[in-house]
Amino acid sequence: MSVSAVSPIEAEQARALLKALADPLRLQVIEALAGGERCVCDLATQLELGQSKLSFHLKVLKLAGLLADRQEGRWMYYRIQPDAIEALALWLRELGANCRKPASPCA
Amino acid sequence: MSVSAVSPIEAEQARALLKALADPLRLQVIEALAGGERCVCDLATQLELGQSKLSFHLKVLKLAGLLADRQEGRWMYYRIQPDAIEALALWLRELGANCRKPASPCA
DNA sequence: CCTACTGATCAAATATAGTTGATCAGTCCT
DNA sequence: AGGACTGATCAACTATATTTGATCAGTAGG
Repeated sequence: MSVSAVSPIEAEQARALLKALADPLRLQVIEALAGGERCVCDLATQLELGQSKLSFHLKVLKLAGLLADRQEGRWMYYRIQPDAIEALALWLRELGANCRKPASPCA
Repeated sequence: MSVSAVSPIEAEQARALLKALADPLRLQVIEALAGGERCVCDLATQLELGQSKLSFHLKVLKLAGLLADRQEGRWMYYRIQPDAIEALALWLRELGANCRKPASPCA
């Protein structure tokens, strides 16, 4: 079985993902979801967050493409989109790959 | 030869790196430095940035541990610290690794 | 149909981050 | 020493993001 191919992303897309992840609450949400899908009320309880606050941050993460959701009756379940995170990790690796070239002296 | 071992980081450290990278100007700086070390005046010219603005963002990146600097006469050279980026990429990969577990129904 | 419940949305208030122009410290050259 | 140059720092201003509390829409059950 081959390694799953994640499509490469642009700097702008990478920045959007970075920005979405760079908030403490959102990172907590992501960490909570790293163990698997969860419903909103479950997240709210675990993270001790107000409802509208959580909803706001879930929206930001979803818009960035980091989360997917699914409705079941009255409940909303959120899960990580692993491809987005994979793609970002890949993009970062490439950044670090070629940076060891010394500067040409400035003047 | 073995793959170089980068020491693992905590969520809080990851968040600091994400936050530092999540700004458009700073990401431009990082991209410019991804090709190798550069002096500040060089960066300012290429990115068409005011001096104090660039200096501010370089400081943020340096404080986060993403850049190292070196003085040579009047000039200041900055370079990426590839380990920081590696460590972040690694941390992200782990986030995405275990997230496919379905939710236990909420109620 | 009415009520309880989950979660999204909105506007106002607050908090945080970035920009700007000025000033300062260090280096180099004459 | 004096002047020109690079880049850091500071305070005031501006812009952006987050929080809060209220309201709204959809679903389920009596």
